[in-house]
Amino acid sequence: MPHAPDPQRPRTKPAQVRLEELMDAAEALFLQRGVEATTISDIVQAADVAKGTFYTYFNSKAEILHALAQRYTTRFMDEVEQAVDAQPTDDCLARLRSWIEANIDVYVRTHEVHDVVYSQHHHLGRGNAERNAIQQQLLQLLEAGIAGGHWALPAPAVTASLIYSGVHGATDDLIAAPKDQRAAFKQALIADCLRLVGATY
Amino acid sequence: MPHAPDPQRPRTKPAQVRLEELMDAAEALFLQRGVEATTISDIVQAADVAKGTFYTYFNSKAEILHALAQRYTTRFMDEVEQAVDAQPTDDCLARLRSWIEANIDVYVRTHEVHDVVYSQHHHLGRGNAERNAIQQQLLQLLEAGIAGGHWALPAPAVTASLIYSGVHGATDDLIAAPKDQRAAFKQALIADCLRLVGATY
Amino acid sequence: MPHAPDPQRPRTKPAQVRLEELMDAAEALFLQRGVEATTISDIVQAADVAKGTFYTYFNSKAEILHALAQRYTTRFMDEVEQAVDAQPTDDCLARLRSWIEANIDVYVRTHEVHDVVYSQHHHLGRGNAERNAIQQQLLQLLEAGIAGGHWALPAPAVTASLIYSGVHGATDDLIAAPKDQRAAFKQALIADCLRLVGATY
Amino acid sequence: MPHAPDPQRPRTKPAQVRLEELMDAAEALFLQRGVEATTISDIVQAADVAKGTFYTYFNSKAEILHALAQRYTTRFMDEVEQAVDAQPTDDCLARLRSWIEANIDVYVRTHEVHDVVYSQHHHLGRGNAERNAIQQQLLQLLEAGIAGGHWALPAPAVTASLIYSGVHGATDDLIAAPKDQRAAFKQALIADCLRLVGATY
DNA sequence: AATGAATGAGTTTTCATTCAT
DNA sequence: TATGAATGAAAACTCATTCAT
Repeated sequence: MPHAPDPQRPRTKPAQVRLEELMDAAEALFLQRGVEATTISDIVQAADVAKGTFYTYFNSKAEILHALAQRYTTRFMDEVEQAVDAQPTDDCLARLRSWIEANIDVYVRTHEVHDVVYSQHHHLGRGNAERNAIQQQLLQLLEAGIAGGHWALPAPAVTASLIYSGVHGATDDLIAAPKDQRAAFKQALIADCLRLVGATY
Repeated sequence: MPHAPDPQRPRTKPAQVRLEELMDAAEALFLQRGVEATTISDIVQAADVAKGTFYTYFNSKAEILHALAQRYTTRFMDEVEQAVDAQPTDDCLARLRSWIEANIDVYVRTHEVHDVVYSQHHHLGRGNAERNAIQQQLLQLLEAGIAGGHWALPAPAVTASLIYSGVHGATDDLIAAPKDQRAAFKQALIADCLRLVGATY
Repeated sequence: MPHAPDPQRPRTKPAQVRLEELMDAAEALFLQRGVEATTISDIVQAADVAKGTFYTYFNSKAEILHALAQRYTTRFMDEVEQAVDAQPTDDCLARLRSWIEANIDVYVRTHEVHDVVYSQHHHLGRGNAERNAIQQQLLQLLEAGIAGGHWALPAPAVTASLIYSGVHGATDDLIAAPKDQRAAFKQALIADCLRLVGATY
Repeated sequence: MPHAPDPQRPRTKPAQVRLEELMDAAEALFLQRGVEATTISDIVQAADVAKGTFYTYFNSKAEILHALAQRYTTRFMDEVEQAVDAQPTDDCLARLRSWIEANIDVYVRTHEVHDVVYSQHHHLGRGNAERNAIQQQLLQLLEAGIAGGHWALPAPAVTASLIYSGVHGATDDLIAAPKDQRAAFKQALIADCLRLVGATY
């Protein structure tokens, strides 16, 4: 039978705060040493709570990982959306370019976290919510361009899929490239995408 | 509880056969229940050998997974290469088209295995051998077309990266699409890629 | 994940009511899923009180189980006593028969609860209070019959023990018997007991 | 990942021996400190094997307990059967008396083990195999006596149930009785049972 | 080359109990 | 009285790996 806990200060915090602290601690550890290698014990120690407290908020490591994935995607989309919305509503080309550029930039900056939080997805991308949501953003931009007569696309959904996957995959290569070649790589990537869309510029 | 040993002896087989049997058993189990959830015990049971025998052929689960990945990529590349080589050496466009089409087809047919054997790559694509090798095939096709004057590309390596990732990612969407729309999806995908290259056809 | 607290206040109830609600909730859960498998959390949730409230009324799970056992036995004995007292004070045979019959009937009706509340007694019967008290009831009936010259018994305490255990054990078999044979089983059981006592009837 | 085990002697033993050693160790500990209080760690330590070895033979504490219960019953029945078979085949009364006496004696000697191995049965006796098998022994003796004209019983199965439960329950009281009264208690118990059967002696 | 009983460190998970509010 | 977030000791169970046969 459990014994008396230590007579420390009141350790209660608002649930939202505790949740964030646990998630931050977990993300940092997953990043440092990998998901597999990180134990619940590591997480609670880093978050300075008791073992059981973890289970008040999450039922397993998989669950906190899922929460991190959702958080990652939400933040990712918000950033991209902001970049797009910084462009004039009617400048379809600029908006598309911003979407591509933001995808590259944010992904370059956050890819480690991305890898971690999506490492456990057995079906690497197929049908996951992140992908769908961001691809949807892109599809709307493509369709706006078509509606506005800026370009024509026989199958915009296919093109959106191609660009989304292509940009992210190519960005993986960009990240692996020598530092001094990255800017050129990025510009070439953007140019290829715009050429694909047939945007006149 | 341990069971009575059956007196089935001798159980020796050629090393190559045993190796294949172990790999086949492992691949099937990884496919069914996932890599994580599959234990060495499961594998040896399915392959009908003793625990220790596994370690005669592989040093760890990671090692057999790596062997499976290599086998997958070799088979994948062979198939694509065959499709490309079925086209005339000088018909760059037909060869490129064949490369794209074979990538889609083979990937559709084998994507489950692909997911499994590459599920453990924390850096989902960055720098892995499969990707590099297949992308290299494509890059050579693109460069052949440039050399032959069939198209011009400012940064062929970037375009190869974009097409490779784009095709595979879009194929994930193709797989998720309703059956009756797949043919159209595939044609649109090929057309987009060729347009990107600026191939006149 | 913790939920928002509902602003339902005040939740105070008379102590006796809370106590009963907790005991009823616990008994129902113990019955459904077993004592071991039922947690304090389950109980307080079913009783719609907070964790801490449980400890205002009981010091442990063992304590509430003990309270349930006492409640069970009190109710059991009261019912048997009522049945016996419905017979004329001087009709020893009728009183004995009523005791046996009531023991069977009440036990058939309540055996699930009996199993639950006495499941933790490592010494299944030896020396527990329930048994002693009910056996004492029987012993008094047997001795009254001896005193009244209705039957003779060389060792009434042994006979009381034999009848008590025999009736309860045999009733377990009665419960397991097909429904349509239960009435006959019960009559045969009563007849055997009366024959054992040597009651002329 | 697990590390190299210590380079101790070969610790392999015939499965049957290991099984018995584990069961003996478990039974001793269950007896000493109770089932609940005994951990798998305790058992393997007492049996001088590694944690994992336990799980080679049993899947849980419940499973070893079940094995112990079976072993107990087998041994119990064997002893009773031997005692009965020591009597002439045609002396029904002596055989019945031997059955009763052996039940009392063996139970007195082994009741602690009995309590332990059957402590977890939620339905204390109803339908469990031990009870059924031993009761069946008794029923056959009763029916042999009827067939041989030694006694008459309106419902032998009910009487068998009553005697079985009665003897075991009363023996619990016998055990609780002062030492110097046990012999008399036992004789009275046997006499009561024989009287119940109507055996002339 | 093949066997399979044995290993044991390591991880997850549970849940009775407390106490500041 | 009542609350419920936090506690943390304790236990079950896993499974990759070894090695004498």
